[in-house]
Amino acid sequence: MFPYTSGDLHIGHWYIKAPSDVRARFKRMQGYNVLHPMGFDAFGLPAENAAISRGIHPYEWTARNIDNMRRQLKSMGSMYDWSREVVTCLPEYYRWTQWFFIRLYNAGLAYRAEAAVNWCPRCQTVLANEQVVDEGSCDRCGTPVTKKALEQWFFKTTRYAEELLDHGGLNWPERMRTMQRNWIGKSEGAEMCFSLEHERAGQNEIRVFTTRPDTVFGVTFFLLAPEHLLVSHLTTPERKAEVDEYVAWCRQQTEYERLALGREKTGVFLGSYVINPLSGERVPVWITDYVLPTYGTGAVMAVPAHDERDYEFAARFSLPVRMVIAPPDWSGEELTEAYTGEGTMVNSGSFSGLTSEQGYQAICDLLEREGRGKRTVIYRLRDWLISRQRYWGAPIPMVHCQRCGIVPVPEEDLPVLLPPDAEFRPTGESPLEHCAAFVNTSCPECAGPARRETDTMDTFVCSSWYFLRYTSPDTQDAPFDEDRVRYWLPVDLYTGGAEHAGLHLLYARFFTKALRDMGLVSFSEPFRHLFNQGTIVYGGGKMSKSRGNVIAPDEYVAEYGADAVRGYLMFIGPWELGGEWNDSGLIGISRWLNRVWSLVTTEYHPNRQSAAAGEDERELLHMLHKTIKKVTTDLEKFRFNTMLASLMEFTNYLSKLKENRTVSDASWRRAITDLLLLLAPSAPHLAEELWERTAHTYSVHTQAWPEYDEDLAREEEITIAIQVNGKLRDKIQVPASIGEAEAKELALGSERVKAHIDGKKLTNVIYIPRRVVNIVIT
RNA sequence: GCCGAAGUGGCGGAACGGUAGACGCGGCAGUCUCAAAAACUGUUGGGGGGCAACCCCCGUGUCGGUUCGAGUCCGACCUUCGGCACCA
Repeated sequence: MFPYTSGDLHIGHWYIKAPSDVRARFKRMQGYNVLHPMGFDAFGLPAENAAISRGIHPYEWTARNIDNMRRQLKSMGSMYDWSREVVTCLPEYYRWTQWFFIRLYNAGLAYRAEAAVNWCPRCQTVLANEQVVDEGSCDRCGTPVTKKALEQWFFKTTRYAEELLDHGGLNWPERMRTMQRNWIGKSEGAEMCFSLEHERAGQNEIRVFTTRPDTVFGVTFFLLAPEHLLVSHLTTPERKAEVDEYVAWCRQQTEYERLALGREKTGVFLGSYVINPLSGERVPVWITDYVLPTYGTGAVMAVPAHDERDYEFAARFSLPVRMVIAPPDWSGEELTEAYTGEGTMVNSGSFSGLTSEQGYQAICDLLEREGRGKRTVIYRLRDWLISRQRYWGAPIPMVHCQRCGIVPVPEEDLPVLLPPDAEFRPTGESPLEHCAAFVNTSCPECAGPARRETDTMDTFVCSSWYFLRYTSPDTQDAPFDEDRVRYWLPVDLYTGGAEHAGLHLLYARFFTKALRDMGLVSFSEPFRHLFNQGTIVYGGGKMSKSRGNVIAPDEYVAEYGADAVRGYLMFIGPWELGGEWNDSGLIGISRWLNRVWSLVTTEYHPNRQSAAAGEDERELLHMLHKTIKKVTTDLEKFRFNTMLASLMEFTNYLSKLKENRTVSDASWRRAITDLLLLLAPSAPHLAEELWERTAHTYSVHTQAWPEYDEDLAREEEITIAIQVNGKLRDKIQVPASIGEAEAKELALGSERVKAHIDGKKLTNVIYIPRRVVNIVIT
């Protein structure tokens, strides 16, 4: 994932980027054609906020940050292909973001509707969801955020809800799939119609969604969201004052307050009734804020006996509770809480006696037969609200014409440039609204006077397709080159934080599927293999500027070198777990790199006199191949910490060998050469320098990755543990080829073992090849 | 509340159901030095016994279980960190 242009890179960014660079280098040495690009997610609120507080233009702030970040990323020793860099705030990029918008619009996947957006009453501005922090308050001033209804642009992500649930064929962490599944929130159930006693606002019924149609005979009251369109029509005159007051009170609630658990249920009776489609019963209609206007139909059939929330509501307002699903072991006692499990239907007319599952099906069948309802599936996922009443984003390329309505800007007229001189202080309206030169235009269809759309796009739109642009950043007449997209994509390995499960990763998947359906790409999923690295923490929390616990890489690079910083970040622990930054750990890697330096740069003088020479030659070869194997398999598995540990072990071994001087000069050089190749991805600077000093030709990074010989990597002599009743009593050195009988014999012959088994009855001897002999006695 | 991940020496962490603590930091002792730093060498889980080479016991969050054998598998719980959370 490319970074947001927030300014200085801190160690947390390096933690994300350095291991992925090591992997890319490793794969390149293995002979793959590796596309390892970098770019910048450059539109968005932080730039605008920084611009406002510093009195500079967001572009200037962003460009400065990009320059600095590019410098830092280069100092890391990364192999990024900078010729492919994409910067989302440049017209050559956002031109295509706009192009996609128009394509989505033409495909019916972009639409305009009224929606409630986050609104900060103090800053007088709309906030993005990610700017609503800490229990629903404004990121900048801490004021509780409210909702405000505005005409908004949406992308129809819900059209792909079902397909987005399917991660088949993807190598993604289970956790990420679960997070996305929960986010999408599929519910199966039934829709059914409750009739009104009198026609209201042209309607004579209200639809509800329920996952439990089997409980329909237990409905004792009926709930509407306070925002439901029929509320005013169903309010009787004598109840009006109270209802109005309640609705007004709900409107004041912040979203956080409204969704908070554990608050007492609130609501008011409207004075009207609806008719249960199955029992024909007349039930009172209430409104309550726990019914959400945006989920289902905004109306709920309340079954207090079998729903915890409805039970609480009934208890609060003394409404009747009627059991209709009997628990399996029920003996007629009263409920003290809602029973939400399966059971046998009771008090349910002709359905009584059925199991809840049978009743579910039978009631759905009846509803469908009579046209009073149907089986249905709903999702928690909502359409993606992409308009932002902010300046620093890609302008939505639409024109409002009094005669023709909403008209897309013709593709050949793109990009719709963001005017550099607009006033962007927050006023509650889109800043572009006040930029006459931008707003006033002519209609592409009738050429009459028209106004441009003044909202800009959510930055997540920009980041939903950048990986496509990496394949062909020079393409002028299209967002990407089809042949090159076919060659490179989908992405083989995508790394980034897990926090994007419900955002970027879902949006990018939606985009890819939409593009596929438009015939623009031939694959359905953008990222085949996803790996989530952990988070680096410092002083008890995630590093961030606002916390003031940021570790800057630059000074460490100056003191210890980039290779040591990269190495330390990998050595902290498994990449997916993250870890605590600790200065003292860096010293270990730095010392090791220095030892490698002197090991390689000081001369080796073989001493052929030693009798052990032949033996040591063999051992060196074994150690070398064992190390190559370990480093290779660890890099495949993202185990950078143990990969480095095995390289350290190998250098420690070589240091001893160098003192003994028992191997030939040629063998020594072979070992050093391979050591440098194994080191190259992790410590690219040091490896390159030592490569040159050992009389090799430039560059170590274009060499082939060393191969290992399985036979040589295998141990010749092994240690077998001897246990008595599972307790370790002795160890024996034996050839790796030892057989079962011989191993058992050696074990039983051991003096130490004898002391433990003398005089006891031997009941069993278990042999685990190459590991253990366990002698069982009683 | 629900879902996920994790709990191992003074610290970061290793460990296909089979020798717990690889590798590194820190500590201790030594070499070098007038001295210190750096570097290098050795040592380092806890407790007990022995002049000694060594020997014994205890140890992977807690309590149970499976197994010849459990850090690893199963069940219940505790703690920490992430994510979701009145979704009918």
